[in-house]
Amino acid sequence: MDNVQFATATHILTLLAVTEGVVPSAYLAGSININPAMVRKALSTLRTHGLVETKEGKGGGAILAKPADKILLSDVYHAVNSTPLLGKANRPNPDCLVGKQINDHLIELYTQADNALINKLSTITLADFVKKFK
Amino acid sequence: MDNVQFATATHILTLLAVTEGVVPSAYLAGSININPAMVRKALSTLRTHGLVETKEGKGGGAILAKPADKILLSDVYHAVNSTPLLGKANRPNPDCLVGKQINDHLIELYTQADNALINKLSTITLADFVKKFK
DNA sequence: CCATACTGTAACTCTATTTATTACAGTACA
DNA sequence: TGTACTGTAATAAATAGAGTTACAGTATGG
Repeated sequence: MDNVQFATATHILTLLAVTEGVVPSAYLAGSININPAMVRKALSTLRTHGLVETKEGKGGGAILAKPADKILLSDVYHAVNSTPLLGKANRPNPDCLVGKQINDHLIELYTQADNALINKLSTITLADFVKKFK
Repeated sequence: MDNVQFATATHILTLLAVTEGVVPSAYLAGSININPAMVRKALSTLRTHGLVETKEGKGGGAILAKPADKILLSDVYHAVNSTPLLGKANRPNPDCLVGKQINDHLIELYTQADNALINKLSTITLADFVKKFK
């Protein structure tokens, strides 16, 4: 992953946490300074992971699916990210003793490293994050 | 970051750890299955971080700058990576209360998450990693 | 002192990924 | 029924990363 989706998702959730009622994508897009269609793509991901609910039609928009203190930042991470951050590998030479084994060992390592990061994110709730805004 | 540099660097260091003497970039490139010029770019980075030494001219190549049990995987990470993995952000609207503050809060969060990952990597030496190869 | 075998690095191209944009059908409300 | 939304597909633009080529510079050995 080398994308802005975690930032976008966190921004959306923060706005939803501090705003009453249902919020349209155009409003969220204005704060994040991106296109409303991008916001709706992000909301689609967050919805499938149970973090927001959306409502179609006039007066529609998004709202948190549960209280901000029940949403962990690791939930946000999992919503936008399915592979370890340190996840890229080469296609090494299978005729080399090291080359033929290294990807298995790297995957194991990447998983350990990713879990350390996820564990840290799981100690912070959206509510904790939102508290920083004054 | 979304690149293969950590994998390349770790592969190079593993090969150097299991090989006697100075190893030319063409040999390393053969195991990793990449271009020798890419290997030399990677070696250049590792050299400036004190992890390898290189020798020019005929019979030249690379060698570990210190024993494998003195090289931490976090050293490798630092060599190839200067910004947090979760590091990307938008350019939010400065006229919005959330938008104008969020990047500062995200940077703080990214740093914490990155440190958790680095701490994990700092518990593993190159020697530990190399032991997995049979 | 010259042929050889390397490194170091710049310039460039190619490719993959991510982001942005546009468009429009579908839906809900008043 | 008009209006204000969502959902999503298609596509374009931008960016970053990887790969390639080229060649000057350097060390070694005969």
